[in-house]
Amino acid sequence: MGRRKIEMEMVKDSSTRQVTFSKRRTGLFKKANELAILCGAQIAIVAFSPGGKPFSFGSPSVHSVAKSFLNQKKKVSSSSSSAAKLKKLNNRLLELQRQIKTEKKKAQVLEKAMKANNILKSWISLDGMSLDELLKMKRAMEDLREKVTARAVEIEASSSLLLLSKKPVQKK
Amino acid sequence: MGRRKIEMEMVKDSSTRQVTFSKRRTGLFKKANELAILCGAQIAIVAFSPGGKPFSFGSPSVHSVAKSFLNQKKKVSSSSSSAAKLKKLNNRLLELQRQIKTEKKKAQVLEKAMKANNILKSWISLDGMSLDELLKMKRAMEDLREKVTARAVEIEASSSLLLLSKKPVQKK
DNA sequence: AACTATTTATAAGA
DNA sequence: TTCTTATAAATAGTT
Repeated sequence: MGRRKIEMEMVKDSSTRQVTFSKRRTGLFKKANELAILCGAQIAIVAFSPGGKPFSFGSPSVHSVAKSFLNQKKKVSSSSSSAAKLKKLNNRLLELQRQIKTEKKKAQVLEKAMKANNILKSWISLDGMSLDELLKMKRAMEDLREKVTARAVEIEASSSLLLLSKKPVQKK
Repeated sequence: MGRRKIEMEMVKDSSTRQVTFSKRRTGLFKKANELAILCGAQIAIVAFSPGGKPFSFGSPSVHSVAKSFLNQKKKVSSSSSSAAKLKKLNNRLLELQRQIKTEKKKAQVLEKAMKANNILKSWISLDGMSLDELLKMKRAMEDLREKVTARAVEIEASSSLLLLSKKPVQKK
């Protein structure tokens, strides 16, 4: 669908292949999204790039679709009980987070976010992050947590950032 | 892509919706097949029609791709058993609840800081964080990033931004 | 990351 | 459902 028709065979040039994968993956996910919206269908896609990096699309989520699919295939799942518990616990976790959020709203916005330079930098460029990068980030944040715990100033900074995330940008 | 452009919303007429699903599912699977061939990629798709019927595409197979995906997930998850993970998560949640109660009673400034810290902890220190949870976190943080970015101007106004200005904010 | 010349996908219609 | 066709959309090669 471009300047030329291409043969249906593996693109030889590695670099071109990567570009093709990237473009077509985007197109595929877009098509999947449209199908989900237009038809109210549940769709999940998992794809590994030629380099082995995982990409996924899910509507409403890969997990939920996979679950439906597995239920279709076999009625009995040894992990369904565990899965249910996990879901329940996860819901509770989210609920707790909401509680914390609510509590936070009572607090005044602190104006010292700028000191959280490291936090900002790591939070500001999260697009297109791979799982490996997520893991790195997790470790980085664990380190960060220790520092935040140890230092009041940084705690304030993170607090401010978190508040920032909860308050819509205000127009003046 | 036909006689007329259509709105991106659920097709109202049930019959038309079924036809659309059928046509677009064919197209989606074809695209997936091309992507797999052109780029040597592994791809799996599972889709449920509006009527709830399951369709799948896999290259080389849904099963093999799912396996790869779960292996990725395994890397991300802790190596402990499901039961152990559940216990750990549960303990974590109970602990969070206790912390929330405690924090509520503390002085205002300390309270603010500690609650922010709790949120951080809940995000980053769950040993058995699942892939879904990581992805949720990623989304949450992407959202956060947008908001933080949106207030970049305000932040810039502050002298404390000197640190940030040393390195330009990454776009992606 | 953009830009187009082409190829493909597909919405309606039969 | 299947085929046809006018048009919208995707994308291969290019810059």
